[in-house]
Amino acid sequence: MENKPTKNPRTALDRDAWIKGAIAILAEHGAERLRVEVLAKRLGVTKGSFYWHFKDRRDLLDAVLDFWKEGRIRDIRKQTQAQPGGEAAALLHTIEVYASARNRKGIAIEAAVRDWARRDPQAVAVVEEVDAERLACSCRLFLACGIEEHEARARSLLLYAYVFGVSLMRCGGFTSNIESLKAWIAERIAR
Amino acid sequence: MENKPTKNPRTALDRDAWIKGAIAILAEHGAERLRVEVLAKRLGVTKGSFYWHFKDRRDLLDAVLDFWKEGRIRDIRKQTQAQPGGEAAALLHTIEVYASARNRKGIAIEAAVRDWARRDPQAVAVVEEVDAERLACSCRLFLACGIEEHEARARSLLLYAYVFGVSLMRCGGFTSNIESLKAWIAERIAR
DNA sequence: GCTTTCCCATACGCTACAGTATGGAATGTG
DNA sequence: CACATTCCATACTGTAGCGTATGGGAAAGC
Repeated sequence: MENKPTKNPRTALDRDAWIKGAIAILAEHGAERLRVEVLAKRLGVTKGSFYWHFKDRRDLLDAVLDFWKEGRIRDIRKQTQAQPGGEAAALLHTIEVYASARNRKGIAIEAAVRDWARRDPQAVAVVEEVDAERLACSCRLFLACGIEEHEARARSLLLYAYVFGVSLMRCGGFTSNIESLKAWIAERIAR
Repeated sequence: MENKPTKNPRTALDRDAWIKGAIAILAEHGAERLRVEVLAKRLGVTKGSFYWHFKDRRDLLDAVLDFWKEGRIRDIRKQTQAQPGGEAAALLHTIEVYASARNRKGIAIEAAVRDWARRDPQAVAVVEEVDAERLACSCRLFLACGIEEHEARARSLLLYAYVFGVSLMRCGGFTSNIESLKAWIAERIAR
């Protein structure tokens, strides 16, 4: 009966370990199927442990949302920082990073949180904060490129909407080389 | 105890009524929380009825997917049909229709199915078929406008990805008049 | 009128989970 | 060493939901 899914048989779990495990399940199965007993089993403990670290399931969900929000805001600020004169390149870089098929887990989490936000007010608030920050960051780059306010806002919205749209699509059979299409699109959005 | 959620106290339900009720729940709560007992209660019957019309829950889910697929393919063909010379207008019309905030339920269903497809192979297949048809329809319009093959494909992808992206976003606080931004974007994509 | 078929209700067993209550082992602290 | 604190296991209650078994009423066919 010495069944231990985790590597270290006896390391005290902290709140962070639970949150990270929760995000893994979130990415795989969505918020709806993020259950404390399942998570506990994956971490190699029972839910007796869970209810020591968290008040209830909702407490975990809120912690997950907060963790995700902080990470996303940190990331978009890092990705969009540019030297003076390098703003156009930074824009293409941002599109590249966010629209690429790599970082599959990040996209899965993003999609799960966004679907989650269709029913949960807390998730809505978090998604709105992240969206606002991302739009502001990319808008700042467009403005630095000399594009006037209204167009900069429109391009930001287009950039952001496009990036999330492709991440949700199943366009496998559409074309042989999708990368050249994405390159064309990135140019269309950024220039 | 004469509690009847439905209007007609005794009309025999057929498979279609169950499917439409299921889609309503799908739009509100997602595929994960589409449960036969809940659906039965909403239709004013018990699950004894359900298991007469359907083999099991999976049978209903497959029927829902098929129903949705047929409707979406019919819709995109209708929206993208154009008189010779009217293809550019048809493109703007398509963007208008699919990116608008109206038809909230349609967007909710779309989002639910797309999230569903992240875990269910059957849903993946259906989404891929619908995506392929939509891309083909809009691509046809771009080609009719005299745009060459590669660019037409790229614009189709951009159009489609953008339209779904905005439907997922929470950009309430981003700008005062989002409609003028969307108009600019539509021009950018179509022309 | 009797039987068959259609459509649904009732009742049951079973699994998955949320949350609580309580005990217990390990570790630090006086 | 005595004791408190930390972290987790076990056991329990209660609910939601799937699928099945079975019966029953209404309408249609004969």
